Amino acid sequence: MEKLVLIDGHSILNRAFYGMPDLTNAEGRHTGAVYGFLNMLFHFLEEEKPDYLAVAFDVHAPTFRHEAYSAYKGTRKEMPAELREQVPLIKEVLTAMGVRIYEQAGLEADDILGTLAKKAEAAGMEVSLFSGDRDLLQIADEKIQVRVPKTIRGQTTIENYHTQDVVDKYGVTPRQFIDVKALMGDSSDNVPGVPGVGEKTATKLIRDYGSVEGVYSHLDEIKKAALKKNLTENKDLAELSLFLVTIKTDCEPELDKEEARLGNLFTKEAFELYTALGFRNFLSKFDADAGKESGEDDAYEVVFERRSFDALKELLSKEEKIALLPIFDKPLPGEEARLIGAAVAWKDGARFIRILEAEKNGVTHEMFAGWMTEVRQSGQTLVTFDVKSQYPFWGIDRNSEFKDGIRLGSVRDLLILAYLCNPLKSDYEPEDVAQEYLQRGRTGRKELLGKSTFAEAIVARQEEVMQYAVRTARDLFDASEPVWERLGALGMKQLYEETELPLSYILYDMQRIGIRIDPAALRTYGNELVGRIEELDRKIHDEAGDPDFNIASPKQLGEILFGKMGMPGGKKTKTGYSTSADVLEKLAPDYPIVSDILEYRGLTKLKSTYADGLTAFIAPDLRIHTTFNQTVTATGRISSNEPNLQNIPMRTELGKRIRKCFLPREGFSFSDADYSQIELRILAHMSADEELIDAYRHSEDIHSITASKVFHTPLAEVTPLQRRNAKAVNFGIVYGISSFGLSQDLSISRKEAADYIDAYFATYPQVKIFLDGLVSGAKEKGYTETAFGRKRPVPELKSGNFMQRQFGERVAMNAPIQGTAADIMKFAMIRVFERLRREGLRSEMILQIHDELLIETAPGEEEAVTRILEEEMKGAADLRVSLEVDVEHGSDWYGTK
DNA sequence: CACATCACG
DNA sequence: ACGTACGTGATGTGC
Repeated sequence: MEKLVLIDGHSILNRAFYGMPDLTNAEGRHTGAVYGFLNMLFHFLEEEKPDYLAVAFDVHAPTFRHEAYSAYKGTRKEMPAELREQVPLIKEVLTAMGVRIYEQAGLEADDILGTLAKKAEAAGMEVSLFSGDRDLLQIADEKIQVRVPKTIRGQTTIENYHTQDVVDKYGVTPRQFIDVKALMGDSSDNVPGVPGVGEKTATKLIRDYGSVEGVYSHLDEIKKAALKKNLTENKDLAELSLFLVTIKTDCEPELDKEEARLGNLFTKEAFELYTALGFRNFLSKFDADAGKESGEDDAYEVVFERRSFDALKELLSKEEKIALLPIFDKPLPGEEARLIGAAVAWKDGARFIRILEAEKNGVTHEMFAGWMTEVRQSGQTLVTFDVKSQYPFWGIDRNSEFKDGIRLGSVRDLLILAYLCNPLKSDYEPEDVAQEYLQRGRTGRKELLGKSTFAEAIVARQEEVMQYAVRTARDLFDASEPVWERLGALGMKQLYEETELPLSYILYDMQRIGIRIDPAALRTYGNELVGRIEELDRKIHDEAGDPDFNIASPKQLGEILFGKMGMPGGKKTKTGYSTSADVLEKLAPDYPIVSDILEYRGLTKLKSTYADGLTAFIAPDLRIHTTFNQTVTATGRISSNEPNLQNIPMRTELGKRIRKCFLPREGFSFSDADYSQIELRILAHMSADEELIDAYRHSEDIHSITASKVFHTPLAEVTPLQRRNAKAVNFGIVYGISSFGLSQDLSISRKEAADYIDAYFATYPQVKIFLDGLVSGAKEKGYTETAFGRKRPVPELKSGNFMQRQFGERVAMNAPIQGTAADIMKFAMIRVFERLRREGLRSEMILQIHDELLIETAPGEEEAVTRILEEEMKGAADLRVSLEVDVEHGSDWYGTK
């Protein structure tokens, strides 16, 4: 039997919209709903394997039920702009895929679907109808299955209805489903129904009398007087409702079998649209050559031997630009990465170089490193991806080569370049870059490898791996110009060449050196925690009168505290009670158990994340080698992971003791330098507010002087509370001030918070003008900018959602300040690194924590290092206020504070 | 795999 | 009327 799949276009798009994060493509166009729609469509087709496919839309769809609110608001919500703009888009995509779209003025999609379904059934077909709208259930029967997708916590399940399923679930037949709805009404759909009749009553009436008509012909049998009165007085409403909810099945549209026949969806037109929309995940569904440009050439030769490698080097020495993609295996902790091979592409050729250390005539690491040195020193442009991961194979001798500064040659790292051009993306794989800048849909490394490694794949599927590598090197070569141009258009070439590229080497170097850990001290510390944790564990269960519940489960804990023990503090999160620290702290004075829970939380955090967590990262050299990420944050900061060494405890004494386990190598010491209030100083500089600049010129303590000015109190008489409030306002300003946020932070009313903010702006009027300018500038240009030209797009400012826009405004205020601080710290790192080399010191920079640098200082170099840190960090930028740096020394990290 | 929580700047 | 401070990463729970 032939099968037809029908889709309720608006309703499925609506489901997709609310089920997906708000995706945007490179140009900021909203695509989430379209992406989700296609995802569901492919899923449906996979399951159904139909012969025909048609999608129906309403011609006018001015409003939509907002699913999250309709349940209790019962009102129609405007369709959000982000969704509305995707309606024409999905039609365009479906058309490009050759899908038959039905829409007709004066006809609702429901009626089109009903008509097509019934006509198809009459023609002997089987029908599956997908809609998020249960009204369609009325047309379900033996041959027509109505399918309603539901998304619960990201998991999509589909409820399926034939006749019996409707009866089982709703207690009435599909035909009667209309009658029930007519009696009960549907406020979200403007169906009035009969007042006083809800689902229960309506279902019972229809079960008893078969239909609305049946109910009215048996009115005399109805016992309840009120119900009878309602029914009698509202017969017209019931009839109107019945008319409104009845789906027409005898309209004009005919199923055009030729146009609706399911053909190849993955056309060239569709490929181009998918590409423009950034739907990379779907591109693998297209034929391999659907996206290929004419003239693209995947041909390559393989270099196995030294002689052919030498010949290749000779050949390439004449090229101005070459692209290189080394293939290597990720090292185990503390182990060197192993180079397997490298793909190289240039303007009219490509090779795969196989590195075979063990072969007598094989190409070795050393030969490769030698070649890299030649390339770097030749002035040739080297295009590559993720240069930081490649430095182990470059054979750099930093102490001699970088004596006069970091010299890496003309390297274009497309990872860093793509990040600078748009720092908001979560992925910067080479195939993403090929996609965005070349419109080439590629299979990525992850799909190629699955769970295997390059070392395994090169043996099992050598041809495939080499093909991938060469193709990727080709993409990098081809993408380098468009990417470089884009960077130039954004004015960030200098930032790349003078800051990000040299910094990538420093970060590699810091990772390589790592930081020493005392494993025994860490273990002892962990054991001390365990004693107290077990004690608290018993005490808490005792106090709660429940020996079994899991304190670490917010769900169970909430039930105990707010349910069983009846503490005040209603729901706060979408999943239940909030048990976060700020909620518990308010309860602690009244309930001793809460203080214990807070202490327990603190201790288990220290144990699992730090005492145990860090232990797992100790390499064989007894050091921890974190990874510094240069292409993660939206603002230009660096981040650290595996493990994160930028969030080692500092604020509480017990937590801070972890720092006693971080040691300098034997005979060395630590020097720790941090910028004093760099972000506020940047605010003073960028706003050019005379009062704020003046405050910095005359006082060490910016919070006190701000309190003095804001509260009109002589500096000497500023109270600790006044200082604390001023400090909070200072922070708030940097975060993109809001009276609500400040009121939360200080536990004061919004009014009071707003008064503080007003007083602050009255004191520093230029700051207000500056921040307003940041927002309006970002609205106009679509991005914010640091003092050194680093850009951050702020697409939220264009959102139709008030909250999103508000967020965009705060981001527009914060990003230039946080980002400028990040820029300055990067300049400082380069200056400090180069100065250490120039002076031939043995001391090494090993950690960066946003406004702090940790140096492992060689014996006898303490004074030199202090001088270098102070001079190079202060001198990293020339601002309207001075940059101040505090340097401390210690025999462990704890001791430097 | 999403969420809540909490560590840092 | 809405419901927020900015930027990260790691952990344990629970579906």
